[in-house]
Amino acid sequence: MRYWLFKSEPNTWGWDDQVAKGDAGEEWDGVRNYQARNNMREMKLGDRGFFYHSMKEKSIVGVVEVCAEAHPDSTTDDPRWECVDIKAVGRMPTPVTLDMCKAAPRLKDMVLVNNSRLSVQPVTAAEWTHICKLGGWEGN
DNA sequence: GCCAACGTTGGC
DNA sequence: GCCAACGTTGGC
Repeated sequence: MRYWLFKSEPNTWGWDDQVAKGDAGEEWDGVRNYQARNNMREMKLGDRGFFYHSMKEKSIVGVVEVCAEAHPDSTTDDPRWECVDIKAVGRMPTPVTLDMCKAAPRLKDMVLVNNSRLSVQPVTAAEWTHICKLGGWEGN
């Protein structure tokens, strides 16, 4: 299984919106960036991801799971853009802030720390485990 | 709210 | 195919 990070501005699409969709999940649409799209094409059913709130909060607030692999983005007719569906798995007991990631030596190479503008990012297994520890996430 | 950084667009 | 200009993002 691989790990990812989905970034969103809470005013536009926040964790509560994601949770409200339940197990049906929701398209991660609106991505208009090739790198982010390529990452989504790599995703497989059951892959896990962090849900990150940008702007004011700047923290990882929950864990999501890929529930549909890449398909055309329904919000555009442009065939270049694809997206996956994700569903909420659970809220981070303790949100992991960007500052915490920057302060952790093991996370200094995270895409989130070095290329904060990429909206869909890969996360390594080591980073995943460490962030789960910081956030008090007991699941898998 | 500002501004730096990045990605994309379009003229040449 | 290069590169300047523009728009957007997101940390500060």
